[in-house]
Parts: sequence; structure tokens; C-alpha cells
Amino acid sequence: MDHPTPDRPPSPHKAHPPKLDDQLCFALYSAGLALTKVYRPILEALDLTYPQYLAMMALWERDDITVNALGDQLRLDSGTLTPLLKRLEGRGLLQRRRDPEDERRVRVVLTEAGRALGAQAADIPLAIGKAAGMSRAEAAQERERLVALRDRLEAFLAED
Amino acid sequence: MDHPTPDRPPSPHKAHPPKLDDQLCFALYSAGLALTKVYRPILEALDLTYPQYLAMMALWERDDITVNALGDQLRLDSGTLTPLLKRLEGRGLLQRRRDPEDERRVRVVLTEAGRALGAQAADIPLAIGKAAGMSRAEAAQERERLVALRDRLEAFLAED
DNA sequence: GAGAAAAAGATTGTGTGCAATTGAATTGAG
DNA sequence: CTCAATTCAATTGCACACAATCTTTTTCTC
Repeated sequence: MDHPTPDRPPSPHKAHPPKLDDQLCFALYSAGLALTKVYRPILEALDLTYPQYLAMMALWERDDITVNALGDQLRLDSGTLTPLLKRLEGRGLLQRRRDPEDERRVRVVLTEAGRALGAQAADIPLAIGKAAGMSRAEAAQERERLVALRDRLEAFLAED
Repeated sequence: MDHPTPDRPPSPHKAHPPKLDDQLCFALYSAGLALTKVYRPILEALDLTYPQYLAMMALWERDDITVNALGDQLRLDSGTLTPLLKRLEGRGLLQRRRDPEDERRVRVVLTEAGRALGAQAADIPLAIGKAAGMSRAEAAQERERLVALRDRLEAFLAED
């Protein structure tokens, strides 16, 4: 049961392949998979997928925004958002209408049903916190560390 | 059940919908998206997708394992792994062969080309660490926190 | 030892993610 | 004012993820 690369041998004669369980990236990846698996049965009650839930959260806070603006918040492009929003529209949770000011834009507006769903979602964070076995404060700390990591990665991507 | 909601406004007359940027889950989700975007151009040199890279990492450490065993490590099921492995096989990086001992199993074995790719991947973690703007020690700490979170979520999923 | 149950992997169908392209609308340079 | 460049969303194509189902093979029970 070998473990963590305590110290790398100073002179790598041969290049050693990286190990799965040493990688921060895999921890992030597998934690994300686990989290969506926890969400799935909870969101089933609202008949939402996890990305749909994220989109609805953004819209509960502020709707009547363009697809682009929503994509900036969610870090998703139109290739992902357009079909996702069409599904939500098909369920009567929102409407997509061309902006008369600029016909290139599509503005996303919640319906009454869409807004009402927000109240039903109010208890979800608590349920997730329980599954994660973290206090509110711990979760907030971890959230900040991940946001900081994300921001550094996005800054790196934005370079040149 | 639980309730000490310490910092909530005292009387929730109406249920308030959760907010995107308050959620640990969205921090995890968006950090994961950013990370794969950082990986993409780096992995292009190896002509691997990010999940393919994860699978290869597992195999560089130990191959000649079943699809199930690989799936347990990666947290993926056969519905995801079968086509992924077929693509890698098509590229000549590995072979899939039925286990003669138990014809239900398929064992995954690296080819020489597949093993050779491991050497080319040796510098990737360093490049990622740079993009993430973290020291080795910081990355290791964050990795442990995420693994702990993942393990708690998986334990919750395994309940009942 | 025969039939039921279980296990391993493959397949099908749905829903993301994203690159690349397209089409329509707007803006900008001269 | 005009035509090229830009912008916004949609579309297309590929690769995950996963539920549900199916086939084959093995094991379990009697």
C-alpha cells in the first residue's frame, strides 16, 4: 500500500507517470461525481437535473437576463444552455423571448411555476449539507477555497 | 431533526430559494469545469480527453484489471467505461480481453504505446499546479479535504 | 446436477459540455 | 452610407455520465 510521493527522487532518470490518487484534479472530479449522485434523488422531487437546478438558482435570483449573461454565471456556453433552457421552457418553468431592443439576444424569464419552484427548493442546501457531513461554516470555508481555485484557473485561462 | 440554523433570519415567512454563489456545490462544479478547460490544451498533446487521461493514470499504476475494478477506482460504470475504453483500444493504447478464468470479465491491458504515453504525461501535474497557482503542499491539503468530502458523500450514498 | 439468482459487461436512451460552424442582427471603419 | 467585422444564439458533432435493460456466464440452492 504505497502512498503519497513523500518526496520525489531528485534525479528522475525515467519519467514516472502521474498517479490517480495523488492528483488534486481527480479529487475534484470524483467529489463532483459523488455530489451529483447525492443531488439526483433530491432533485427528482422537483423533476430537475443538477445543471437545470443550477440554472434555476441563477434565475431565482435574477431573471429576464440574456442567455449569455446566464452562461457567464454558470460557466456554460450556448451549446449547452440552449437545449437545457428549451427543456425547462417545455416544462413551463420559463420563457425565452427575443429582445426587441436587440434581436440577437434571447432573454430568459421565469414563469409563475418557475418562480414557485424556488420555494420548494429552499430546503435542499440543508439536505446536502447533511449528506456532506459539514457544518455551515465548514462548507462556507471550503466553498471559498474552491472559488479561489476556480478564479485562479480562470485567470490562467484568460492569459493572453 | 436538526435545526440550529444559526444565521438565518429568524422567521421564514416564505421559503427563500437558494442562491447559486452561496452553494458549495456550485463552487465544486465550476472549479471542475475550469479545471477541465485548463487540461484540454495540455492533453491535446497526448490526444486524450480528461476522463481518458484519468483512466490511463489508473492503468499506468496497475493494468490487467477488470472493467469493474477500473470503474471502482474512477467512480464510473460500464456504460461510461465501455465506449471510452473502446476508443483507447482503437488508438492502440490498450487491449480488452475476456478473462479465460471467468468469461464474464474483461481485463484491460496496456500496450507498449499505452505504457509509453505515461512518460509523456510525467510533467502534466506540474503544469496544472502552475495554472492552479498552488504549491505542492497546498494542493495536497486541498486534495485531502476533497477526498474527505467525497468519502462522506459516498458513505451517505451507501447508507441503507 | 437443474433451475434460480447473481454478477460482469454491453447496449440504449437522455442530458449535459464544448468545439466548430452557421445565420441573423448590430456595430464600426472609411 | 456601406460593407466588413463583431456579436448573439442556434446547430452539429463528439465524448462523457448514468439509469435501465439485456446477454452471457457463473454461482448458489435445493
